[in-house]
Amino acid sequence: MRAVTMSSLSSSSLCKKKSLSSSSDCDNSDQLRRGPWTLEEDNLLIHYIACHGEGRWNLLAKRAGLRRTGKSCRLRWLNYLKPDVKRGNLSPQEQLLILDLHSKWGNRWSKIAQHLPGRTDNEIKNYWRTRVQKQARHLKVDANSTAFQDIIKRFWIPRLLQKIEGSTTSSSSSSSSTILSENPTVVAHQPVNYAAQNFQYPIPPPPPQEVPGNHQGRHDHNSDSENGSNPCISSTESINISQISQVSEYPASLFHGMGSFPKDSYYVDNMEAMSLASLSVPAGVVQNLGESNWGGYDFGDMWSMDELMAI
DNA sequence: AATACACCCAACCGCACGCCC
DNA sequence: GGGGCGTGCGGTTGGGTGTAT
Repeated sequence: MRAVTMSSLSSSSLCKKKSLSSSSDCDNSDQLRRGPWTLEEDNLLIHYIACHGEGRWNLLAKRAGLRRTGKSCRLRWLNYLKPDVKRGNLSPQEQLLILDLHSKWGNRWSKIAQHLPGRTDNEIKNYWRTRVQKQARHLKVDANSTAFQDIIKRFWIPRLLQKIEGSTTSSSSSSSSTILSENPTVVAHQPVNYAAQNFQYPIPPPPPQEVPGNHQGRHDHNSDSENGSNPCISSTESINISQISQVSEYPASLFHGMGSFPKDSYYVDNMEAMSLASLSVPAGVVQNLGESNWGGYDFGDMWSMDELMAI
């Protein structure tokens, strides 16, 4: 748990953050504490909330004996300590939902987070900034531009769909029945004709090499194993499917991460439709993306998105 | 092995809004 | 109306850590 790591920090390090602009913060023990939370503080907060509940954060901070602002307590609780906070990498389903909802609502992180149970607005915001915006920087486009939106829709989302499909086909036979029976929110769905829904994200060619389950270069100290979840399927298990189908244009069954997948019905194999001339992408990016075929684009770069996205 | 660089994300900030007195 | 308080949101920062040189 990261809190343990943080709590191992020396108290002096707690004073190093820029936010500790007032040097007296550390000189006067009566002043409010800032910086990383210690294990003791976490325990105080958890115990107090367990006994008295949330709310009235300033009062809570005082009564719990925490020398923290109410704001800080609230943030710590909501983003880290709350029992239903989900940790670990975002699943492809969750990433897909984020991309989709962000295209609808923009930087309304809390609103987006409402549709990803267990995920906080902070986490989603961080995901967007570190993964999505990074990819935009690589392509030298503005992450909020229509050009990048196009790239997301035509490259990134299909890649996610492919990942989801991969996980569903590999897990459907063995685990779907288990998951379905275990999760009341995952109900039986009628097969959906995705083509009829004008679902036309093309699936790009497969990456040159794939190392299943090891796309992340760095060690994830919030690994899924830590909370006992399967990185492929469980992160969205608790998502209310009907809710998702209301907010997302994607078929609800995608968010099961399992179940039978009408592979060819949603996949429109239409490379002509991918004519880059139809993209509202700047010339420089178009050059990157290639003019005549998928290979024209540096898919080495694009597939490195797997690492960026940790899918 | 040492150093530099890049990345991630917890925690901060300022601001806005709603409610109550 | 307006001041105070609590809460929520989006943007930003910087320490810790992984990776490259």
